[in-house]
Amino acid sequence: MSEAAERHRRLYEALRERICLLDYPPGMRLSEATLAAEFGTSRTPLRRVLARLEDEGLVRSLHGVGTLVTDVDLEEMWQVYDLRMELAQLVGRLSPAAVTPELLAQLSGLVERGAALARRPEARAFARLNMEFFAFGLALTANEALRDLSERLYFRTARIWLKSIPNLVLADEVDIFRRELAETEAALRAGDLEAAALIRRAHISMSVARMRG
Amino acid sequence: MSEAAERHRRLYEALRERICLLDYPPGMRLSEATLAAEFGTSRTPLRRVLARLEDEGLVRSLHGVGTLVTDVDLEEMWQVYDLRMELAQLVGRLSPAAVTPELLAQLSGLVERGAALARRPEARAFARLNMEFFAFGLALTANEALRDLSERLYFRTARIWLKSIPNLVLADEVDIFRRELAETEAALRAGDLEAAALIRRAHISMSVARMRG
DNA sequence: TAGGATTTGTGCGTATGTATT
DNA sequence: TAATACATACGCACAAATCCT
Repeated sequence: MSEAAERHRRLYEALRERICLLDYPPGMRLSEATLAAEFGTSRTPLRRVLARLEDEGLVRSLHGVGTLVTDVDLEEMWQVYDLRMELAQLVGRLSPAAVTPELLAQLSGLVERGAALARRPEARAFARLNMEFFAFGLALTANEALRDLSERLYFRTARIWLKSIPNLVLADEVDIFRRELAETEAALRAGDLEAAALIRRAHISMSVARMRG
Repeated sequence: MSEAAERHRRLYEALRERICLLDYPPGMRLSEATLAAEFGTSRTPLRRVLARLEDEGLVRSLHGVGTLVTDVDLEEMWQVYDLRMELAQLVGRLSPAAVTPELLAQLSGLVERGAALARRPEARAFARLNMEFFAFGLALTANEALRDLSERLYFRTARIWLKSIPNLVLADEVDIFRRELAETEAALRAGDLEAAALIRRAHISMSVARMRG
C-alpha cells in the first residue's frame, strides 16, 4: 500500500471514530485548515478524506459555511437497523467462515474485557468494546461485500446507540452485552455459526426496542 | 442543490454508465486531463468524481501510472450476487411502498419497451432497459438504506452481465426478461409486493446460473 | 444595507512516482 | 543504467459563497 493510501486510511479511520464516539457531535463544524494542521498535511489530502465521509453520509460540506457533522434522522435510523438485522443474520448463511481456535481465542478476550467492564461500567469503553465485537462478527463471513455493507451500516448507526446510552441504565446494558458474548461463545464452540448470527440479530432487535422505549 | 453538487452528480453518473456499459472496459486507462477537458472543468472537480468511483471499486488510481478501470473478480462477483438476491427479496419485506397507478403505468411502459426489444434484440438497449427495471424495483421499498445498498451492488455487478451476454443467446435472454416483466406486472396488479420481490430474486438466481453455465 | 472575516471550491504549477527507450 | 515522457498527488493562491457586525 502506498504511503498516501496509508495516510488516507489513517485519517479516515481517525475522523470516523471521532464522529462515531461523539467527540465530534452532530452539527459540529470541522475546519479543513485546522484538521490539516493537526495531522501535518495540506488541505488537499484532508479534503479527500472529508469527501469520502461525505459520500458515506457522516459529514456534509457547504460552500462558504464549513463541513458539518450530520445529524441522525431517527426514523431513517430505525430503517437502517431493520436492514442491519437482516445482514447480521445473513452472516450465518452466506459464505460462513471456519470457526478457528484463533477466532475463539479472540472472542474469549472480548468476554474477559466484558467482565472487566462490568466491574467498572463506563460508556466510552463500552462503545469501543461494542465496536470490536462488531468487527469480530464480520470475521464470521467470507463474503466481502456483506462485510463492507455491514460495516457501512454499522458506522451509520453507531452514534444513535451512544446517544441513547444516557437514557438507559448503563450497568443493565453491560450485563445484556455480556450475556450476548456468552451466548455467542457457546454457539461458536458448538460450531454453529448460524446460531451465532441469530443471537446477534436478536440482540440488535432488543437493543433497538430498548432505545425506542 | 448547489451548482457544484449538480455537476458532480452529472459527471459521476456519466462515468459510472460508461464503465458499466463497457464503453470503458476493464483495464482501460482514464486520463484526468482528457476527461476534464471533455466536461469543460479543471482536473480538481473531476478528481473528486474519480475518488468516489475509486471508493466504490469501479476504478483504481495509481500514482504515476493512471486511473484504471477495475477488472471484476468472478469469484467475488458470485458472492455479490448472493447478497443482491437477499436484498432483492428484502425489498418485499422492509418498508414496502404503496403500489400506485403511477408505478403500474411505469411498469407498463417497461413491458412495452420489452416487446419492442424482442422484435429487434440488441445488447446495449437490453442493458439499458435492464438498468431501468432495476431502478423501478428500488421504488418498491421506502427503506432508503436498502435502496442505497442495492444500487451499490447493482453497479458493481452490472458489467458481469454485459460481459456474459456474448456467451448467451440474446433472444432467449430477452424472452426471459419479458417473462419476468409480465410476472412482476401480475404480482403488482394483485398488490403483492412480496411476490414481486420473490420473482426478482428467482430471476437473479437463474440469471447467475446461466452466466456461470 | 454594506462590508469584512471566514469557509469551502477551483485552477494551476510543481513534486513525485512509473514505465519505456 | 540513465534519461525522457507522462501520469497522479500535492500545496498554494485565489474565487465564490456565507455569515456576522
